[in-house]
Amino acid sequence: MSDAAATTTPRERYRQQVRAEIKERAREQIAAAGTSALSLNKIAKEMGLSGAALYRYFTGRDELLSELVQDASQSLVDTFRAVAGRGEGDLDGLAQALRAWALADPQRYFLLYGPPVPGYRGTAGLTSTMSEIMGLVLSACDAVPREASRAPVVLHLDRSREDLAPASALGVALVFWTRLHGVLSLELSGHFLGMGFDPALLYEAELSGLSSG
Amino acid sequence: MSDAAATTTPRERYRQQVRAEIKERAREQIAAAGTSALSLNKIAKEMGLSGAALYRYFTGRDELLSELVQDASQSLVDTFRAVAGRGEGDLDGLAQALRAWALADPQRYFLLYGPPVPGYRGTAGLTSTMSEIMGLVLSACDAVPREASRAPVVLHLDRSREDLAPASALGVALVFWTRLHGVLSLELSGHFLGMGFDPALLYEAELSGLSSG
DNA sequence: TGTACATCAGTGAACGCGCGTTCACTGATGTAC
DNA sequence: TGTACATCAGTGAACGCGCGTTCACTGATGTAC
Repeated sequence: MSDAAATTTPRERYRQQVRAEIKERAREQIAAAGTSALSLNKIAKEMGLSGAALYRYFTGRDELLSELVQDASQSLVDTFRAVAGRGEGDLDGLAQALRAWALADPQRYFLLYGPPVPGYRGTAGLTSTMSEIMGLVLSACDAVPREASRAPVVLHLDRSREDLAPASALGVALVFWTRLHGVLSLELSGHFLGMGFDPALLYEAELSGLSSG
Repeated sequence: MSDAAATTTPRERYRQQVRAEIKERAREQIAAAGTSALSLNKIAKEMGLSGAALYRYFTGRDELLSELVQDASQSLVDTFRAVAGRGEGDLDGLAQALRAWALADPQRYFLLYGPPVPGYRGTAGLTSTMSEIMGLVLSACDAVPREASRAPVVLHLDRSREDLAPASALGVALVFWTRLHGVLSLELSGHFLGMGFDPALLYEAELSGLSSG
């Protein structure tokens, strides 16, 4: 029962607990039937509360959804950081972590990398957390032997972007992203079902093709 | 005004026209705000009809949605066939056609290759049209020089599937599919916005890497 | 330790809305003689 | 060509439901003296 922060009043602690449970139920609903299945009233009913009670914790459905998106990206960045902290922050390590993270909750993955969420406006220009994720991938790309990689460095990135990272690393990062997303998103959507092969092997193959050939 | 079939009674013609208009409006709604925005009552209102009138044409929302999905896959297979008929049915030709088709109506693309549609049950085991699309890609893959291609043939496909196509061609087809989908779906979802590069170039690069690199 | 007050979680009813779907019915269009 | 009947598109009202959200209120918990 080791307390987190001594400054935290019990009421505040309770408040955070309830907020957390609401988000947890919301995650479950989305995981089960997609973003459009997220219903404040259903969450309230599950928790034995009236629907109105939730407005003590969130200004509305939009804020709840926003937080879920933010939590998702935070979760991924935490995962990546943990991997990097273990000294496995190369492309292979990140890729394996990404796949495990995605499989653990497919809808959470689509929250970040899927088609735009119906009513939701994505803070326009997207969060710093998202670019931090990209940053971790980018630094892993630096380690990749440039010429050995067959990733198209050809990309003609805008000059304005060239200060952010060497164009070659950016190219590798993009290909890392798109190829893995290609396999992962189709797998998560169930489009490989009944095709008689193991998506993990395809994922591996794409991954090894990135740095070696 | 050249009539299609002489056997068609005027009433039947009218019926087909209205059915077509309903589907057209449905497509517009989905294109504008995603599958969950599809509303029979809104369509009826747009057409100056009562909501109940639509049940003369479709048994319900599900049937309408099913037809839209089927139409989408038919549209893609038609596009691919047209390309093949022009003698451009190689991987490059198909890829360009696919991208154009997807950009013309992103939601239609996601209807086929996106995350599963909320309420919709996909005829389980999916349509012959979908596998016909795969078939066209597969035959294009036969033309790819096997050893020159760096696509992972390694895939260890189930033995049971090896009668359908040579394992090498199947491997190439899979990689064709997943890589292009990776770029395309992220582009269509707007995840490249503000990143300062042209998705078309990335698409091209991935494509050329398929058969040559 | 006890009392007076403020804070705040949660209630329950209501609002307005839109949804898919049904049903009995009207009225126009087509068909048979 | 004209009349009798069947077909079928479309209406309008209703059903039941669930949604997000607001509002005035109750009752328990915390704080100040």
